[in-house]
Amino acid sequence: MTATSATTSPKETRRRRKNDPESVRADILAVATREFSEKGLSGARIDEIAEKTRASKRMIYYYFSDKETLYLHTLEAAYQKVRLQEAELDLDHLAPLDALCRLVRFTFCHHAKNPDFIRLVMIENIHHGRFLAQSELIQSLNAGVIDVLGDVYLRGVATGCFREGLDPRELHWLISALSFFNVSNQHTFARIFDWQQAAPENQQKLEDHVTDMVLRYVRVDRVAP
Amino acid sequence: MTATSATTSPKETRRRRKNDPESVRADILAVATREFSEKGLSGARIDEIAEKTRASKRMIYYYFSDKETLYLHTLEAAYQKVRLQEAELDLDHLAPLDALCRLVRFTFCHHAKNPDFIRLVMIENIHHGRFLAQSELIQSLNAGVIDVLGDVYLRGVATGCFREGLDPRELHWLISALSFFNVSNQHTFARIFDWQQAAPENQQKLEDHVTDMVLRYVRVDRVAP
DNA sequence: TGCACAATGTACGAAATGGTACGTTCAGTC
DNA sequence: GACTGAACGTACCATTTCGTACATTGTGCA
Repeated sequence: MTATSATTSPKETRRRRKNDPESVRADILAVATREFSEKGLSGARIDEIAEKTRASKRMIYYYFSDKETLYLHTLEAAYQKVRLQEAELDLDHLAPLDALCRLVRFTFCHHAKNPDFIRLVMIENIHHGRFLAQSELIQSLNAGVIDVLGDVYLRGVATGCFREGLDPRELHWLISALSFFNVSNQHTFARIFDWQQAAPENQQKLEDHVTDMVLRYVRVDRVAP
Repeated sequence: MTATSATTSPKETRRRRKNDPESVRADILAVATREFSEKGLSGARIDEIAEKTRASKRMIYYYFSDKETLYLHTLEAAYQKVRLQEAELDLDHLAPLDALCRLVRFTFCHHAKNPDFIRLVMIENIHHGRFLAQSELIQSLNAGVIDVLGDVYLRGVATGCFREGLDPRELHWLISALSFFNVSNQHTFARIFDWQQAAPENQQKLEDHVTDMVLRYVRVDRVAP
């Protein structure tokens, strides 16, 4: 991602340019991501983003028109990054049960490791998803997610280890809910119930429980004796 | 809650006062709840709250010192309201399985019917729960919630319908997660997956699935044939 | 009835904040 | 090397926004 640091790229070494628009843009976006995810759309300050950038406030408006557009780009970049990581997951060669298990654990861990993304989605929901609605990019990015899960599920039904009649979209909803909540509500939950939810051992426990829960929900009912 | 409407109370009818601090306070708090839950702490405007109140901005500062204190009171009032409704739930006379079922459905529906509360909790999490941490009131309010669930669970284990080894706190976490996510992420989820999640029939489906999921998680494993 | 204090209205101040005008420098092209 | 447009810096403006000073009215009580 930081390819414009003028070290190996022939194009870059030749040019030796002082102006580096790509990197300036990326830098602004990175700072904006931190600021927006930390303080929200209304809480984040353009001046503060400008300060933390190696560019100036002028540059923010030069590349991103206004605050809301910058926020939208931040949101899009975040979704893009997530879906890119998801794409690396290769479930086709795994048995359905293992595949589902892996998908759940991946989602759980991924969310836990990317609180910035989670917070941005929370913030976007506070805004009723009105920016997400403007972005065709995000809509298209997410199209495939359900298909992957749906494929695993259908294979599982075919092999007889998953019960029939479930909707992949609802299944994805369940997995998302548990993984998302783990990050989104960590602060209030931990404080109210005086529980070190973020501690590694508790995170491990939760990951196991979540995986267990999804599997128990999907697996075929075992016949009573 | 709206006891100061000067209709039946003898004290009120006698006095016929023009100054009505209690009701002004309550009015401010009600408006503030709407504004904060809609726009967040930084997004909400004191001037706008003042406009929508039948009192003036001066009164807001008179009763609530500053913006953050007003927000804190809003949060406390919201939690209080919720816990009050929860307290009405009487699970002791129900069989463990029925009790758990009812608890899950209640939580799910309650959250769905109180998006303002959910949004406030989301916002509070964006702020890392730092206001909730200041409030001894909220801490104390939530103490009993786990106990109720824990009681049902233990009864279920005793009767042999629930499996052993589960932590009531983690069980509560699961129920909360699913019920909370249903409201908190409705906008982004519905838009991304082009799903009318808020539609009554889908809400009913989700409620059933969530209940089903929790029960499947808690019930004893049925023996294989 | 008048006093003390709570409750309320009006107007204003100071700082923060989104956004812009205007000028300057850089880099590729003829 | 002059020209052009992209890339960038500085200073500034208009508005918003939290909060307050000050004056006024209502209310219970001696």
